[in-house]
Amino acid sequence: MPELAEVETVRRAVETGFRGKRIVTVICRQDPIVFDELGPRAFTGRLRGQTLIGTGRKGKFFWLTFDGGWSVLMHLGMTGWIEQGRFGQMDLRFARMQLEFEDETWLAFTDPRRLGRIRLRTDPLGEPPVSKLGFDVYLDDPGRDWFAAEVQKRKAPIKAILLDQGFTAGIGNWLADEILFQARIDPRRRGDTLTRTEARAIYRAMKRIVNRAVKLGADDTKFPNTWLFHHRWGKNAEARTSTGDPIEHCTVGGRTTAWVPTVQV
DNA sequence: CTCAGTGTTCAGTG
DNA sequence: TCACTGAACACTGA
Repeated sequence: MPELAEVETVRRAVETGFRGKRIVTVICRQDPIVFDELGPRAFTGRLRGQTLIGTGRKGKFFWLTFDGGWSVLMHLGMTGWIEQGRFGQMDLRFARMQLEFEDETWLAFTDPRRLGRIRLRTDPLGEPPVSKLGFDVYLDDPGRDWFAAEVQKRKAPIKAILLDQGFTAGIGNWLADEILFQARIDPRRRGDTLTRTEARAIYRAMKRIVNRAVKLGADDTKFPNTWLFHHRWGKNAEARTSTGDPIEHCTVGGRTTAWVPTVQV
């Protein structure tokens, strides 16, 4: 479930597990979609022998920076993930790229559905696509009043606004639903119908939920039982929250949306 | 066999 | 030009 908190957790795992290590082998699947027009060969040539000196993230993008000046920029799409292990123990079925390090450990980008992307950049934060992202609520604090004013300028449903990566980078489908549930706002409400108080409540819920999810290492089994998260999946008509309120499903902003009519107005 | 799905992009519309 | 919507992309697993 790679949204902001999951991606941050993956980035940290790579940072602690691989920083300072040198790549000995780069293995890339021939795949012009996951890679770009440069193709996998560009990666192999530029990364072999390089040492990982740092990592970064904004929204759902994260990157690994090497001492030769190149960064590998990744987006996990819907089903992408990072796996790590030691030589001799790997299931390669969905691996698109594997980096093998001199201490006989490896790191792999896996993605069954191929909606993930891997790119090479020299300045990942300053170049598209990352430069086009809006604020990241874990890294930036533009302020609740600025947030409220921006929301009130827009006519789209508030859920679609939260999913707009050019506005709130890193918010995905489950986070958007959780934020609106906890802020008690109907996901279909247009931005320009929200009061300043309501918009501020959304901002507060967004910060609280993202901070908590990151602190828990995005381990959803540790999310509080009061969160909608645990009860929202499967679109079944019997679904209820921890307080017994019925959960409805509809489509907002082109995405399946779970919400609670007795709580959200 | 059919279809939903935690992602982004882009063509089309008003 | 801007804001917004919905289809396309691609594939697995229920």
